[in-house]
Formats: sequence, structure tokens, C-alpha cells
Amino acid sequence: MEPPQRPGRARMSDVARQAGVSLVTVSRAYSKPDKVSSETRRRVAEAAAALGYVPNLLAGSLASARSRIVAMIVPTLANSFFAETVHSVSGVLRSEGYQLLLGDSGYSEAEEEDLVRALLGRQPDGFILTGSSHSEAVRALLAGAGIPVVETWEVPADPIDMAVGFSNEDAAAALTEALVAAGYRRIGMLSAEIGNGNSRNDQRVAGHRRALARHGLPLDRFVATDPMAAMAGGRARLPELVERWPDTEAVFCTDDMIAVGAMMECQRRGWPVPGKLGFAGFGDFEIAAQVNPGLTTVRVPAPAMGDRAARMLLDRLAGKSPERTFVDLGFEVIQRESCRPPA
Amino acid sequence: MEPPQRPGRARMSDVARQAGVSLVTVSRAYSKPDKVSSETRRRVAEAAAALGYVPNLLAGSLASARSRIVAMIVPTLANSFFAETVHSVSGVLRSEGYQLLLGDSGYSEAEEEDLVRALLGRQPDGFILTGSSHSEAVRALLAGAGIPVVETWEVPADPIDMAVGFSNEDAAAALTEALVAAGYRRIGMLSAEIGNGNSRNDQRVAGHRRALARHGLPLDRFVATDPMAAMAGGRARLPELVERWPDTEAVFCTDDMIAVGAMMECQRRGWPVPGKLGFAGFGDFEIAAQVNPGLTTVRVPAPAMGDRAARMLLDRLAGKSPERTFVDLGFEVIQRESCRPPA
DNA sequence: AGGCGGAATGGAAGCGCTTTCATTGGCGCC
DNA sequence: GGCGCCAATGAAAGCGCTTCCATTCCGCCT
Repeated sequence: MEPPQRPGRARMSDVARQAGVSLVTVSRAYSKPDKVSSETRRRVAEAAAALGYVPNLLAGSLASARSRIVAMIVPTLANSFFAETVHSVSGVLRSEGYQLLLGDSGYSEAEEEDLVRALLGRQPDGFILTGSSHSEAVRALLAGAGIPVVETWEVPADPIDMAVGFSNEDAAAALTEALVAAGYRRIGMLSAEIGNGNSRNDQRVAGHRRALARHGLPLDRFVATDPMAAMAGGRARLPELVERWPDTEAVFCTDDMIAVGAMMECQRRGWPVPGKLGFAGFGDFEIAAQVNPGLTTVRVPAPAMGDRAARMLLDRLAGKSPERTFVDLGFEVIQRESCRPPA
Repeated sequence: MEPPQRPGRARMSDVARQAGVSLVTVSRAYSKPDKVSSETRRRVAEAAAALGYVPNLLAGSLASARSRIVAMIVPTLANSFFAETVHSVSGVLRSEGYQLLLGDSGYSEAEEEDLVRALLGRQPDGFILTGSSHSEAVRALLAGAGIPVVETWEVPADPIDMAVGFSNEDAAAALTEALVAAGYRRIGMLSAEIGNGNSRNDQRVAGHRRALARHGLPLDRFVATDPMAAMAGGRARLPELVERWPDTEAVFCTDDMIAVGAMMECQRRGWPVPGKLGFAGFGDFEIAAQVNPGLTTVRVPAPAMGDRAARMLLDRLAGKSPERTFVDLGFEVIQRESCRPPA
């Protein structure tokens, strides 16, 4: 119960003195409890509690060269998509005593590079990235760091290390095929501006166009929306799409939020959905199932990707050789009432 | 260009050798550039680039007893509310060279305690909490850590240190007053289960009831919804509310998502809003403005709270004495078409 | 000319842990 | 009864930095 020798927080040596053992023993009581007699363990725990001791993980990490930190970069937290992936990563890591160190790049490669540098300085044991388009500097930094890296949310052509994702392009193509199968021919698209750093959006656009092209359907019915306010964007830009191509029968949106915004605009104008216009979204957000009519969309494995990415990292850190370095978690087309059923 | 003495990542001493200066000088070139001649600075930068040197912030933090890390706990990332607050905190911190270390407690006090312990081990220079109801252990740990702490999203009766928030209770009361002013008398409520660790929800319930009581209106028209799927919950539980109290004229929801779900159910049943039932939500999520009819709600200062919380912390870390230890950022009732206008 | 101050640099100590490596004592076993 | 072995513990070194305290070298004032 006596106070530590010097003011401030208690250190391991204070706990050792209090418990009447050596510093090493205290260290072991924390990190390898089975190497310490249960009596000693008890006294250490008691001393630690009495002093309000909290181990300094910084010092521990420095000494052991293992930080038990995993760094992760997402484009934004505002998207509930990434929030789900982050959440499952965080859960898996914490269950193994690791801590997530998070950064958001705002869809900017330059920002991502800054972040990678800043995060690497904290000596993470592993790194999780969103997407697979990164600057050369980022690739070099990560490769040079000598730690496992997982890219998520895409199928990388040239992975840095490991990857877990799904094909945004194939998913968009599959959804478009569903629209075509339902009899739609003049199909418009609402998406964020292309080439703005959101490669997943661009891949969806590409997949949509690939499917249209396969059927010889027109590809030009495209209007870009504000990427920062998807729902408002969909609502604001739908009229433009319909004005430019009045005979449009259905609209493919690269994001559920855009689709919902556009459907709200239809509702406001008294345009029946799918009577006048069919809709398909992307992501299967919670709202897709709740809106009227339900939104046809594609479900993506957001939590599963996080879970898997974290486990792949931990396995590698545990020394297990990876059975697979890339995992495709697929997607699922969800048919609801916002477009006609397949003929 | 010669490789570092030993394999692995370059260290500061490697950079020093490469640049032909001492280790101390390299350290200064990074942390106090003005204390080093520009020529030396140039050579250090060159050497660092050649070696791909990334400073080990862990070692730096240990030596300087300043980690440049701020820890933050939110109940969940899934709520775009907290995501906004987190985002602005993160932005402010990064602009000052700090890094955010994030944890989510899942609305559980026990989990929060674990997290506080784990995060404190990383020696953060400051701590940001959501809400103001915390276990005694949490309060003790944080007080004992001797670092600045900010509680957000509420007005704490007994703050641990500093706080920035708004009154959830007053906001809910104000919104309820607006409903009463619009002529509604039989008002129901849809909210997450009370006493489940979400104190903000509970405060909103209390504020709503306070306003009802002030007007002598019935308080018992309450149905609890699933906290994890707010929209689905609102949709699923609205019928129960209407069955139990068929003469209900308006519904106050403690969360916009619950309100939107309930409104979708009305739409599905062909109940006009606000013709048959008026609605008020809480939060002013993006969807509140987009849905038909627009949702009357209360706007909360989510980004501003993050911004302010981060700045208060940084000011304290910079040694400035706080001009105020608690900041109430207020709220704003947003009248839209989901309920009748005030008479 | 002598001394003084400031700018630029370096040496050494030490942050609070983990990790070898060494030491002790008890126990079973031939 | 001596040997080896294992469990339990401790001493010392060192992780990669920052900080304190020199030290050196100027230029400038009196």
C-alpha cells in the first residue's frame, strides 16, 4: 500500500517492490502467467491493484518489437459499409489482444500516403488497406516495412501481399444482367464522378457497361452525382437523367444511397416505381430493405471481409503459413420490388 | 547509400552515419528543425530518403513521455452520428500531428472499462469519451492517468474533467413542445429499450415525458424497438403502438432511423403522414431531409462536438489553461412536413 | 586582445519494459 | 545417494529514441 518511490504513475518496478518479487517476475505474471507460481501471481495482481498499475504498452512494444497494433486505412467512416468492415476487424483484433489504429484517407491517394507514413511510425504489426490502387510510395513503404498487409474490398490485379474482397465489376455486371433479364433495355446510370479516387465506384461503372455492351445496349446514359451526399445527389440528379434520355426505363446506381435518393424524387413527382422507372442499387444497406418499394441491389460481404482480413493477419503473425493469399468472398444479387421481376 | 549495419528497418543511428552527423542531430532535424543548420537538415533528409527511414514513434514516445496519441471511445461506429464526431476529431488531431486511437464499446459499461484499460496502456496524451455515465473504475482510471479527458454528447452532472455536448433532454422536450404547439395531444413514443446503457436515448425519453407532463398529456404510449436495427425496429413496432392506442395522433422517435422506418410502414399501409399520424425524429440524419414527407427532427452538433473536443484537449496539452471546462453546443429543431405546422 | 554569448553539434543517461542467460532448490530415479 | 531435470525466479542487457549537459567555434562588444 506504500506509494511508489517517485511521483506519477506506478511502474513495473513499483509493483515488484510492493509484491516483494523482482521486476522480471512481474513482467512474466502478465505475459506468461503459467511460468509463475499461482501464489506469486496472486501477490503481483494484488500489488498492481493497490497501486493502480497500468502496464506501459509503449515500453513493452519497444522492448519486444511487437506492438500488438494493426493499422487500417479506410476512405471514410461516414459510409456505413466501411464502418461494418472496421467493426469486425476491430472485434477480431481485440479478442486477440490487438488494438486497431485507424485512419481515413478521404479517397485521396496523397492523404493515404501521409497516413501510411504516420501509421507505420507507430510500428504496427500488420496493415489493412481498402482497395487496391495505391501510390508507388505506399507500396514501397509497406513492402519495406516487412509486415503482413491485407487489401480489402477489391480483387487486386497485383496484390501487395494478401487480399480479401469481391469483384465490384462482376457484381455490377450481374445486377445489370438482372435488369436486362427483367426486360429493361434503355438503362441509365447514376454514379459518383469517375476517376475521382474511388476505384470501387469506377469498377462498378465498368461492370455495368460491360454487361450493357454484351447485349448491345446504349452505354451513354450517365449522370454523375455528388460523392459526399449520395442521397441528396441521387435525388438532385435524377431529373437531369430523365430529361436527357426521356425514354429511360431503369436506372442503375453505384450506391444504394443514390438509388434511394432518386426513388424519393420519383415519389415526390408521383412517378411510380417500378411502373415508370425501375431501380437497382449497390450495397444492400439497411434502408434498401425498408424503403418502398424495396430496392433491388447487390449484397456485399462487408463484415465478412473485415473478419477474414483480421484473421489472415493474425494467422500470419502467429507464424502460420497462409493457405491462401487471396480470398474472394463474392456477392449476392437481392431482387426486390424496385424493378420488374425477371421475365 | 550503404545499407544499414544490421538487417531490418533503418534506425536513427543509420541515418546519422549515412549523413555524417551524430544521432542527436538527426533527432533534432526531425523534432526541432530550427535548431539545425539548413545544410545539415538537407543531408539528413537525403540520408533518410536513401535508407527509407521511418522514425520509430514508439521509441520516441517512450523517451519523451508524450505519445501524440489521443484515445477515444464511442458506443458504435455503425451510427453515422458518432462517425461524424470521430471524423472531425481525427481531422483536428492529425493537423497537429496527433493520431486517434479508437475503440467502440457497444453501449456496454463493462466493455468500456476494458477498453479504457487497454487504451490507457498505450499512454495516450488525452482521452475522449462519449456520454457521461461511466463506471467508477473508469473514472478512477482516467483520473489517475493524469491526462486531460473530454466527455461528449451530453451535459455531465459531474464531469471527470472537461465536457462538450448538448442537452438531449432539452432537445427532446423542445421537439415535443413543437408537437404540442402543432395541436397534437395524444402522442406516442418509439425508442430503444430504456436503461440499456444508452443514456442519451434515456435522456431523450425523459425530456419527451417532461414536456408531455407539463401539458398534462398521457405518458404511457411507449413501445420499445430493437436498438441494433433502428429502421427495421421502427417499422416492426409501429403497428403495436397503433393497436394499443388507436387514437394516437403523432409519434415521437428517439432516433431518425426509427422514425423513417415507422414512416415507411405507414406508406406501406397507405396511412397518410401527417394526415393520419405525425412524426418527429431525432438527429437530423441525411435521410431526414430526403424522405417523403420530410422528417421534423432536431439537429445535433455532431461534427462541432468533435472539433471542439479535440481543440480543448490540444489546448490543454499545449499548456493553455482552459477558459471553459464545459461547452454546451446546443441543438436546433428542424420543422419539416412529417407533422402539422405549429398552429 | 580578452571575454562573452549564441548557434550548432555531440556524448551519455535513461524512458519502462522484454528477453536472453544464469541460478536456485526440490524431486524422481536408477 | 548422486544425478539430472524442471519449475520458479532473478540479473543484466538493450529496444530506438529524447533530453540534459557539455563542447566547440564564431562574431562582436568594450
